Amino acid sequence: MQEPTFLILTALAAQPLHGYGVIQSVTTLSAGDVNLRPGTLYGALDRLAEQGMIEVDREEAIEGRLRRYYRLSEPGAKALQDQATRLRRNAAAAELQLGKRPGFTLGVAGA
Amino acid sequence: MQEPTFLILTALAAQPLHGYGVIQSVTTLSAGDVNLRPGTLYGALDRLAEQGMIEVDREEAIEGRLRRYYRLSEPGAKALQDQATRLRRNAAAAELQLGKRPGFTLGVAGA
DNA sequence: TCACATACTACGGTTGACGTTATATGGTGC
DNA sequence: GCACCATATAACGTCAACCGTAGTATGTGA
Repeated sequence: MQEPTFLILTALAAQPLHGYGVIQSVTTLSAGDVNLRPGTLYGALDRLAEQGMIEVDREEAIEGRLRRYYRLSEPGAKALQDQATRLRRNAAAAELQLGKRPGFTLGVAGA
Repeated sequence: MQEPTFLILTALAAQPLHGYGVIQSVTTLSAGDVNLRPGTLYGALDRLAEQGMIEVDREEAIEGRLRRYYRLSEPGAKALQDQATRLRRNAAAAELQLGKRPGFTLGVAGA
């Protein structure tokens, strides 16, 4: 699972959102680092729905504009939790290995 | 950066390794979850070298078999550290959002 | 009326990982 | 001597996923 997909699931974890809401939520969650494009978002949404990770919560027609709300499914919540654990483990492994590095400085002291 | 690439950089952080050594190290680091195939490994190694993330440390000819050792470069170490931080942040965000989830259980208690 | 924000759809391109197969050598078993 | 396995790298082709761009549609503000 890649970062955009992970953040889309994260955005949907707290409450159902429509596509545009997901884009805004992901921007906030990632502190502005990740700006989803429509191509990325709707492609991922279709894929995740097909995989059963998310479900259509409801559709609202507002002034001719369709708003489709998605919600995280149980399998999706499980997958997100698993992936978060995996990310944590990988981050910890990398930092541990970097600490063993010969000439390790991390921009401090001796540099 | 995807998981295989991240783990390859992690494997090379502590000490220089040759291709086969990277495969074994990544298997260990990921607790057996990630088993690199030759196609993934050498493709990634070539790409990372081209990007300046890793460098050829030395080449040893052992009984006609070439062993090419790679080492993490300074930019590679920086990128790995940055990515580890990012992974941590994303994992934390996901867990925070999951905690806000209506009907949240995480396999405990009320379930 | 023009620009902008909201909201979704559609299309094409590129990256990167994946699986498989091929190459080469040395050791082990028969 | 030959098959098989482990080590070690290379070279294919394929596919998933992300990315950018453009297009459609409506309401609001200058």
